[in-house]
Amino acid sequence: MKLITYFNDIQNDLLIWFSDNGRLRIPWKLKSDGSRPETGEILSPYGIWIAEVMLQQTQLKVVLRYWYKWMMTFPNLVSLTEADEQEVLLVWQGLGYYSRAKRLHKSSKLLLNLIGEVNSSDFSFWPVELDQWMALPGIGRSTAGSIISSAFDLPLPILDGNVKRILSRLLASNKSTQKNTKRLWILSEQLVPKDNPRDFNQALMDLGALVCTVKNPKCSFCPIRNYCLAFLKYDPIDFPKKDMKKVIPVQEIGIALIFNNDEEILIDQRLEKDSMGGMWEFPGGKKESYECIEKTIKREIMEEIGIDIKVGEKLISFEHSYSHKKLYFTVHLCEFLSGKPRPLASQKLLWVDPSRLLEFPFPAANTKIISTLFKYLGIEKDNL
DNA sequence: CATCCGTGGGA
DNA sequence: TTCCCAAGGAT
Repeated sequence: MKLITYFNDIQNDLLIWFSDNGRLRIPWKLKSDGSRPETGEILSPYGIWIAEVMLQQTQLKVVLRYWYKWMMTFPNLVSLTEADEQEVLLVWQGLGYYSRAKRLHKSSKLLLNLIGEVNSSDFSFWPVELDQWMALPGIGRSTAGSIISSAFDLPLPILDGNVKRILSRLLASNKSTQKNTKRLWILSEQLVPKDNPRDFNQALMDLGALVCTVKNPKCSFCPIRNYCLAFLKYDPIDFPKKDMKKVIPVQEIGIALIFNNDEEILIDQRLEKDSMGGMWEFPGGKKESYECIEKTIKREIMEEIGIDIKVGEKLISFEHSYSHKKLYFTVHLCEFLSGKPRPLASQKLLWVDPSRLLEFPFPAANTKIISTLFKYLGIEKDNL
């Protein structure tokens, strides 16, 4: 079967399916009055840019609430360039992959330089070239294509997880080689129509999210199943090839909530070069097999902060999984005894009143601790 | 080319 | 409960 002769049919069938079944109410794909844009009409590149970066490896449902919060805090490009990185991280807190937020912030200044402050509120002054967007940190070809096709309705291909899965199944191709990826890019490029690329790309992604799913694909509802080699001759489940799952290490972590005589608590800011760099945390570290967790906490605080503490009662223990490791946290309330705190393994240390903790960006494992601490101290906060 | 980077939804 | 993994990009 020659797929090449069916491009028009695939485009038409997918667009018809989209108008009946697609996700049509995505806020950044609507005009400011909430209505759907006409073909070729320009939408806010700012809102779309933010959304597309948030959507990297992150589900639409999760992104929605973060996007609203972001747009309330940084409603336009200029407001983002004027923000402090800590404010940006605070809005991003809980969304994960924090380098995305830092790169957005850096990119905002590059974009403003390119567009100019006076012109930045006029969408027609924003870049429309693939290379201009890909030059920004954190923007690859797929995100760039998504931004340009969404904002300007220009025919650029995308190749995110959804499209990769759909096209792999169309071709019944399950090789995860560079050459094969190149092939999928070419197919995506051949498929995207000149006249309605915004809806077409969205239709592809919606098909991937709603019908052509990783598990239990609903092929009987698929508008293009008759062009799909995997459906016709094989089992769609087998495409694309899945990565082998790897064993992830498990570690025990001891955490100290250190209070001084003013009832302030000690927090540290992670090194910029480390993961989650710039985020704040409660100090602590990995347990050695020969020691109990109280000894771990006392030792780590001496090593990383240079002070002696008294390890008191346990506040909470819980587990927290990252994609590459699984951690068991044990958190103890501690008292500052002696020494001068120094940031030996962090970029900054700070004594803060517990009621001010929410002013700092913390990764998710630490917000669990804050939430428990607030209950323990009787502090009411509903925005955790 | 393989690995790293976070989190929460959902099966 | 446990596990997979999502609108990827940088190194």
